[in-house]
Amino acid sequence: MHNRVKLELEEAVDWNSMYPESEVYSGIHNMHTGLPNGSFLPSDGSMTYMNNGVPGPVNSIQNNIGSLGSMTQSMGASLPPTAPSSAYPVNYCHGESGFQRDPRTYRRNYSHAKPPYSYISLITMAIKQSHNKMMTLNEIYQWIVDLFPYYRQNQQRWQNSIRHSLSFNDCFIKVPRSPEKPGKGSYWTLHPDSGNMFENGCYLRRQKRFRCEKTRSGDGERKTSKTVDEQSKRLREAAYNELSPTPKTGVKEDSTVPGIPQPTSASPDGLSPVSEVGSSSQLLYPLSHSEGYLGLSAEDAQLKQDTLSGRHPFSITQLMSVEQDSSYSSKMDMCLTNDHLPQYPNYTSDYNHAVMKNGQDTQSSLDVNYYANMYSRPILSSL
DNA sequence: TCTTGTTTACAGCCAG
DNA sequence: CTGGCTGTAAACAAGA
Repeated sequence: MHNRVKLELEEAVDWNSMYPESEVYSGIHNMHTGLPNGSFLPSDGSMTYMNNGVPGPVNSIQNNIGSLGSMTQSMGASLPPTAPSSAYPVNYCHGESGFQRDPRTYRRNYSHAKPPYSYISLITMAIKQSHNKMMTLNEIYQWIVDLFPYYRQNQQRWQNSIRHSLSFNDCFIKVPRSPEKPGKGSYWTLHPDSGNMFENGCYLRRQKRFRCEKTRSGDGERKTSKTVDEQSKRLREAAYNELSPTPKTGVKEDSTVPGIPQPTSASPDGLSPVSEVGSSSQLLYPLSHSEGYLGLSAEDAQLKQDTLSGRHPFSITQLMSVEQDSSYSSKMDMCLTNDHLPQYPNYTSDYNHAVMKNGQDTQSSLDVNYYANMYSRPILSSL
């Protein structure tokens, strides 16, 4: 997967026919949905990703997160009316979902197109959105499956790739389970210094591969357990120590590990200022393609301005910064426990399900306090 | 037995 | 053209 949209559709797509000029992204927000006009969201709630190069789930992330508050303002959009909670979760994409499509607006369902994200991107997104900024392999699987129907098929194939990516890439760190939380598989988190992998806003392909120096040997590529450098070793030990009240033998309890930035924030809650998050533009599509995305005319200067400034609604900066809002989880909790749960029949996706499910799973499977802030600060601040 | 994790190999694509 | 990144397949080991 590279700086292009890799579409794996069953049939060729005439993109031109899919996007009337009137729907070409203008950078002007749709005031009803809070999404850009160009998001081409069908009004029937069918899956939308690929229509604009941005996965529907991410649109829904946008919606979902935006509905939580802080996104709203930046989007300059009103929120859809609250729908009854029975609308959740909505299987946004499957033909068998029972959705009654409006023939006037129905164009095509891209639910099973391959998302334009590399596995590394998916893993990164999954981990970043997780409550504790780390996930087990299975949770990553589940997050992906919940979000992208495409991955409900050929699971052996892509899951192997996921495992390969986790092991192969330095940006992912395996964190052993604590003795108090036995189970299968370790947790995976992001290397504290890996935050700029998707700098310049491309979640399709990293600008530069994150590499942990000294980790490489031989062909200079492989991350091998035999050649794990001291830093990585310490990283893991430190992570373990943060996870476990009983430090690993031989590891100093208060070890200040090189490579693991220590909290420096003077914030009352100990969290780093979120503002750092927005320091770089993180888009979900490549601006490097001057001709636009998917053949669309994306030369709109305003769009670029917005995206580069982090104001673009699809900007990862936006998406992540809101998630990282310290109030986010509490808002999510609120959403889970009252009728204010944002339900948008037209836009609800499995993301809602995924996030909440994940949140619930995470909260149930992890001691939130126990794992609190594990790596989150350095990761977030480096985004 | 199944899942998880590591490693090797190779092919395709893209940027420089 | 070359090197880097990514996706895929496969073999293998270890652990639950």
